[in-house]
Amino acid sequence: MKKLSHSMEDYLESIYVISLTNKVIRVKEIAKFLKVKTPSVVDAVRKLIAKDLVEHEKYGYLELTDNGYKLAREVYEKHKKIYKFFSDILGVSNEVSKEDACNIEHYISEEALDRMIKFINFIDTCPEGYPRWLKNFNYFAKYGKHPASCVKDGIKKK
Amino acid sequence: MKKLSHSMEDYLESIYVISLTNKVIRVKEIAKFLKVKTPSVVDAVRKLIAKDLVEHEKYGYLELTDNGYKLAREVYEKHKKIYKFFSDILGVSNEVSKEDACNIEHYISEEALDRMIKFINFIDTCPEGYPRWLKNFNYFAKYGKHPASCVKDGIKKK
DNA sequence: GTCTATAGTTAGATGTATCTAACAATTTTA
DNA sequence: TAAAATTGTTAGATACATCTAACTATAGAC
Repeated sequence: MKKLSHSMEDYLESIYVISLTNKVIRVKEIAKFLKVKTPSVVDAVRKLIAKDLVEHEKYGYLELTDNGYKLAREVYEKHKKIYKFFSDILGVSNEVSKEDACNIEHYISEEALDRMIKFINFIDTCPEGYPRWLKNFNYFAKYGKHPASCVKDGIKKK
Repeated sequence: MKKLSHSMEDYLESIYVISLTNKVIRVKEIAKFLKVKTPSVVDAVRKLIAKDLVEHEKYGYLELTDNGYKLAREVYEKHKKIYKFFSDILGVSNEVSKEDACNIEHYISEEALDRMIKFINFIDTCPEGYPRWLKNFNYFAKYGKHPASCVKDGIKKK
């Protein structure tokens, strides 16, 4: 199947995300979520239906097809990983991490995403717990210099 | 002044980048650089001229105005930082880092970019040189597990 | 100096994403 | 159950970015 446009990815993803908290999904909800007007949603939904990713009873509720669900989840997983990387590793605020993830999810390569995921896993499975170097980075980001302990510990090998 | 579209940012940036290696800049060069046809470039240049970012002698060479130069450099600096982060920190291949930087430069927030820059500086000014943990990450990314030394060194404090 | 190749331009079409305004269906409510 | 409120739909407009095809200007070769 032909690849979805970034905009269509957004619509599809939003349906999935809304379904996590709402029993039913309406055009209005999508419009609100994406901050667009309802005719834009209607257009988009028509295209998603044509690709067999969404079902829609006229004037009624929307549902993802199996394909749609699968694709939407993929996009959303990407979103969550980027969010986590920005927020937990880089220390970007939650609000901005979310915005950036929303945008970047459509553009980032598989390779870079894979490295971000590995980075997250690297941290999460670190034998020493929350790694000291990451604490040091936060210190560095805040004060513009390495903490005193960093030098000592880092060089200690010799 | 109204913000440039992503596309216009690309055109502007490409003029700057081309100027780094070419004495003069022609429509044809921009088209080649951005992989578009010349009429697209002509359209774009017209818009950049309207914003006083570019000058163009009919059928002749292009030049950035002072404003255009300043803006183009900003975009390109962003590009370089993202490239460096992806390449040097995440270990993404040069080719893909470049592509991703090209796309992401238009979307990333100031905040996230700032944290990436700080991260790069954190590494570059690390008192122990290339940090051990980053070596460890590369090991982890390659073999899917932390190196044996990581545990020992990490926990050593107790 | 004319011819020819190259480069730049214009005009017009296509595709995508959005909007407003008008209209239609459905649901709520009195 | 009829009126009112809400929601969804359609039609038509705008903006942006791109393209092809046809045309024009400039520069270099002869």
